Amino acid sequence: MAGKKSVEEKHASHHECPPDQIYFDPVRGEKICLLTGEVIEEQVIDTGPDWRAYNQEESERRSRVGVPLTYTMHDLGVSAIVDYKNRDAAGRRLTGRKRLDAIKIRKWQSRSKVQTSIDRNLQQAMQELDKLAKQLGVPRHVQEEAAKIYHMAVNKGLVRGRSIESVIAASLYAACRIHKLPHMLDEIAQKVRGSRREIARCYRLIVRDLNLRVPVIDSKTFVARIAGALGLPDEAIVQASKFLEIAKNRGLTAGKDPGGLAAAAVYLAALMLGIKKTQKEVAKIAGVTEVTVRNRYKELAHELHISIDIEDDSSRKKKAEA
DNA sequence: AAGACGAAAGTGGTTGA
DNA sequence: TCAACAACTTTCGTCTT
Repeated sequence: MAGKKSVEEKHASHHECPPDQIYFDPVRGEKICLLTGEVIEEQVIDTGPDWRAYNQEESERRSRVGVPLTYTMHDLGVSAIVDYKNRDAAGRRLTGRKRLDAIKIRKWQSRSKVQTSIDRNLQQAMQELDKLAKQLGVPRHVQEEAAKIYHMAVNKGLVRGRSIESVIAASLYAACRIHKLPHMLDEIAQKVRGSRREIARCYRLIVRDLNLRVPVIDSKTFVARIAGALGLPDEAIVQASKFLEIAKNRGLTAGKDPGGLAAAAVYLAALMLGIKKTQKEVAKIAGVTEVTVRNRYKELAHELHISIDIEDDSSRKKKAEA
């Protein structure tokens, strides 16, 4: 169990630090003495080796530790780098006390950097993940999965050079895929600053480099969602799923956008149940275009010989009219 | 007037040299 | 890194209801 990273023993009886020499790092939640660089008070749990113990207790603790959302700048507190010239902003030489201060700050700076760059990253990432997961209404266990994926990515150094947000978004997307949640990449991309392209790139990278086994998303996953949004009866869901099952067995679905397939199946199912939904309507919900729905629908109808039914229907009408 | 249909050109991503 | 390629989108004209 990841206990509180115990403040080193020597600090247990640390000297009293003048209040104006205490620096509070809002990201890490630590109070640091500027004179010595020592951590005076630490409120951050250890996110190190035991991080993967995803039990109730830990997740609660982690969420309690959450830093206010306003602190979204990951480099808050260290972005001002103290260089080694011992000169102030105006270029004057620093003297006496100030020079000492600069040395102390530098010391703390370098120390904190090596010790906490990963922690810091994770802290912010988890925040980001929390926000995103809430927006999408992703269940807890999937969020945990995403966290796990992100951690692996960090450990493999995949985050370097990429934005945390993009990698988090990609992790969450991967987690959704693994748990068969019908969240589409575009949907996630909308909630995030990074471009869809960037997130997709991160996603591929993560899947490849972490050897994640992400099952090919089953178009049936989208059926219930689309049908629900259209207010169709359960019957339509059952019917559409059947269509997709057959289509899959005949190898019609390979390489096709599952969203488009699902949309076409739902459209077709609705049609057969005598419910008229426009292609445009279905397409919009599925996140594809009318044309794609049309193409998939045509293929489905043709290959499943449903065309016969529909042709019969329409030809009957024609005959009746004639 | 609106939906369905299809052709043709354009777009973004994957793959393989 | 570049070109070929497949899937999808956009756009637009035509037909049907």
